[in-house]
Amino acid sequence: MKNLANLKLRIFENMSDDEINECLSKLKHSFKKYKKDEIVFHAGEYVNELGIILSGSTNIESINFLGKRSILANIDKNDIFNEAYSLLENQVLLVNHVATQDTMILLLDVSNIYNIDDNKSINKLIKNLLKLSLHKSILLSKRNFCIDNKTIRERVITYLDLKSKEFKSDEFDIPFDRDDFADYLNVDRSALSNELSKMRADGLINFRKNHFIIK
Amino acid sequence: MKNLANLKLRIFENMSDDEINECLSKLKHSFKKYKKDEIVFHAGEYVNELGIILSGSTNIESINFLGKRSILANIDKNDIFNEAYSLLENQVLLVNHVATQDTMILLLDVSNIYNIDDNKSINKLIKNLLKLSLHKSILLSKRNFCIDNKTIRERVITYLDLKSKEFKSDEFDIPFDRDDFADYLNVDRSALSNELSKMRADGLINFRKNHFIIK
DNA sequence: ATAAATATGTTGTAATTACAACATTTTAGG
DNA sequence: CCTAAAATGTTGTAATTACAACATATTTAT
Repeated sequence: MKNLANLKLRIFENMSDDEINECLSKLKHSFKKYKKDEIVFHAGEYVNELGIILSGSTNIESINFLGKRSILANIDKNDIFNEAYSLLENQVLLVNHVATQDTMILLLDVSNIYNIDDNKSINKLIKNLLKLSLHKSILLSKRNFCIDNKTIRERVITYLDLKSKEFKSDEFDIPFDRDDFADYLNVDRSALSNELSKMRADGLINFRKNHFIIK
Repeated sequence: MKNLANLKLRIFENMSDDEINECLSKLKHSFKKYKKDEIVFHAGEYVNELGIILSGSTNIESINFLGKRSILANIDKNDIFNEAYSLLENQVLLVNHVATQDTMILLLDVSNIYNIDDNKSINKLIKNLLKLSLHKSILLSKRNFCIDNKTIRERVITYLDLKSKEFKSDEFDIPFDRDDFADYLNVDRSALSNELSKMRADGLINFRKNHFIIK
C-alpha cells in the first residue's frame, strides 16, 4: 500500500526495508485517511492500535467533567499517539485524537508486541518506540511550561518563545486557530484575542491568523 | 550493595538476578541517599543518569522565567525520573528533582544503552523502560486533568477524585503539604487553604494536614 | 516545657480573566 | 461575485484569584 521506508519515519529509524516488513508481518496494521475534524480515537475506548502520523496532523484534546475542552498537544508527522493506551494493558483512553486537516495515519496493532519471541526487528522497533515515547513526553511537557504562567500574556510569550526556538526563527506559523490556541493555553478565546491585540499594540509581536512574528 | 531483585522494581520486571546483574555490569550505576529538600538533579544540567526511586519520593518541579515554582508530579517508589533527558541525546534538563523525604535512589548511566550489542537482558530492560516511560506519561497527564479546570474547587475535586480511585478509598494521604499542593494545582497557597475550608464547610470533604476524606 | 520556626488558615483588596453580546474580517460555497 | 458561515476582534461586567498582611496552629530544637 505504501513504501514506508521512503517516508523516513522515526518509528522505523535505523531499520532496513526487510526489517520494517518483518515487523509489519508480525503486527496487524492498516492505513487510514481522516478528514478535518474527524475523530481518530474517542475517549472511553480501549484501543490496541498505536497511531503514527504519515501526513497531516491531529490534536490531542480532553473534555473535562463540565464539558470544557482542552488541547494538550498538536501531533505532527512522525509523532505517535495513543502509545500509552495501546502499549500498556487495561488503560482506557482519556482523550480524543482529532484530525486537524486531511491526515494519513498508520495504525499498528501492538497488543502482543511483548509476546513476540526475541526478534531483532521487533527489538529495534521497541527501541524506536521508547525514543518516540520520550519525545512525546517532552512535547506534552511544553504545554505545562506555558500554562504554569499566571497571565495570558506570559503564556503566549512562553509558547511563542518555544515555537521560535523550534523553528529557529522569529517568524513562523503555529498549528492552531484562535479557538484551539485558547484551549491549548487554557484561556478564554476572546480574552486571548484581546491580549494578542494588546501585545501587538505594545510592539511585542505581530500576527495575522496563525502566522506570528516576534519582535 | 543491594539485592535489587528483592526490591521487585518494575524496571527489572521479568528479569532474573543474572539478567539484572548483566545489565548492571554493562551500565555504570550508583546508589545515593538524599535528605528532604535535597536536589537530585538541577535544571540546566545535562545528565546521563536515569533515576529510579528505591525508597522515599521526589517532586518534579519547574521554575518559570519569573521565579514561580510549579510541581509537575510526585515520583514514588518504582517510578523513574530524568528518563527523557538521559535516554535522548542533547536534551538539557528543564526541571529540578527534589527529595521530599529521606530517599534512596539508583542512578543508572544509560548514555550508551543503545550501543550495546544485541543483548537479551538489555532488550528486556529496554522493554521495561518503555513501559515505565508510558506510565510516567500517564502520571504527568493527571496534573493536566486537574489544571484544565478553571476554578480552584474544580481542580481540588479532580485531584482528590483521581487519588480516591488510585487508593480505592474515600480516605487517604496526599503526598503534598499545602504549599506543594498549591504549586501542583497551580494556584495560590492561601487561596487553596481558603477554598479547602469552604469545601469543608459545604460538607464536601474533611481533612487534616495531608489526610483527606471525601464525602 | 518553652521558644522559635514552620505550616496552615483568614480576610480584604487589586488585578485578571471568563463570559456574554456584539462587531468586523475572512473564508467557503454556489 | 455575492452571500452565508466561520473566524477573529472588541468591550463591559461579574466572578475568581493572587497577593499581602496577619492570625492561629503545629512542629522542632534546645
